[in-house]
Amino acid sequence: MVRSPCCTDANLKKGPWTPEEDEKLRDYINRNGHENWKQVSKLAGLNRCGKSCRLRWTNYLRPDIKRGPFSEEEERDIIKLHLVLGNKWSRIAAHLPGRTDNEIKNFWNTHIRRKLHQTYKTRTGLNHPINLPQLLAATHFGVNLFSPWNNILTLHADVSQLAKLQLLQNVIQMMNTTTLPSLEYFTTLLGSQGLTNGATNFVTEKIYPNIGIGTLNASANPFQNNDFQVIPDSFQGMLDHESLNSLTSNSCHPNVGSASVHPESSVVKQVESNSNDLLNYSTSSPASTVFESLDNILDDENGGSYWKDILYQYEHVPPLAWHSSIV
DNA sequence: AAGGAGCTCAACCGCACCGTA
DNA sequence: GTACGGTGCGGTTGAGCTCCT
Repeated sequence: MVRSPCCTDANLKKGPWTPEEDEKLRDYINRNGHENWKQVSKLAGLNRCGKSCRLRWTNYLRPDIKRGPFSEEEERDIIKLHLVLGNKWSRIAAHLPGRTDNEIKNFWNTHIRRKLHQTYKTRTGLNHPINLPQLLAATHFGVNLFSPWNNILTLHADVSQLAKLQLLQNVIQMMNTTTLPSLEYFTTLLGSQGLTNGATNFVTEKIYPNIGIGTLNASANPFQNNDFQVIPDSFQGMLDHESLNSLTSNSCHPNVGSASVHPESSVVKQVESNSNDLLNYSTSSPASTVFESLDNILDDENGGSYWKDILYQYEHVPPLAWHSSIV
């Protein structure tokens, strides 16, 4: 279905809001609320589209917005939440009272991302682009989840912790997304990681048929964001032995090959259930609760065995060696 | 002091989802 | 079942600001 754009009227004003417009909008909403943004715009006497009014209110005029720089505690919370939720800014914002999704997104892109890259560069001397999980491994996960900027010299100390979080995040992302990556995208990406001969066949015959059953029934695309180009790792637990062997035999990726769990197995169901639990926590709880639940999941007897199977290879591959084989 | 480069962040765009007629 | 409007969300843009040479 093709949707018409919401604001087609060329006469509607765009661009920065004036103090007078702010006052009109604030007054109207304080008196009447905002059930219908189109009506708000009209009845408040604003020559703006409803969408613009909603954005101005939620990101700027709302009385409970906390302005000013982010505290160190907020920064740590954002980093931790981003590891679990990915670029789900509105859900991250739900854990930070007074902060908007837009504000957090900007803060991440301007401050945190650059800080991570700078730290990585200082440690490794490398200056080329790197994907985020590797960046985190090289900068703060080698240390302590709750002190990201301290003691960065202990680089390899907690790689398994990173791997756990990364894998969990991939599962969550798969379950949250509904857009299937294009075949071309998939093939190119696999090719870039060493899958040259037979990459297309592998994708069409093995991966696509596996999307749509078991854990991946929502369709999977954790890979649109270039930060998360770890396809084999993300899928290995979801593939049967035959598919996994096919991937292993065609790939130079060192982390592929030791773990194999059928998508319909009880272990995968357990992981699915655990991930749903985490999602539920994520939508309504403070950051501390989210991370407490994450710890519980990773320590869980049943789900834990799944992670242990898959984590074995992470724990035996130093992050920088892994990095150099992909980039 | 000037001006170019880099950075910030408010605002926009386009897509997806959901409820309703 | 389908079309459509409203809303929410993530990604992107660009004006204005700051810093650097």
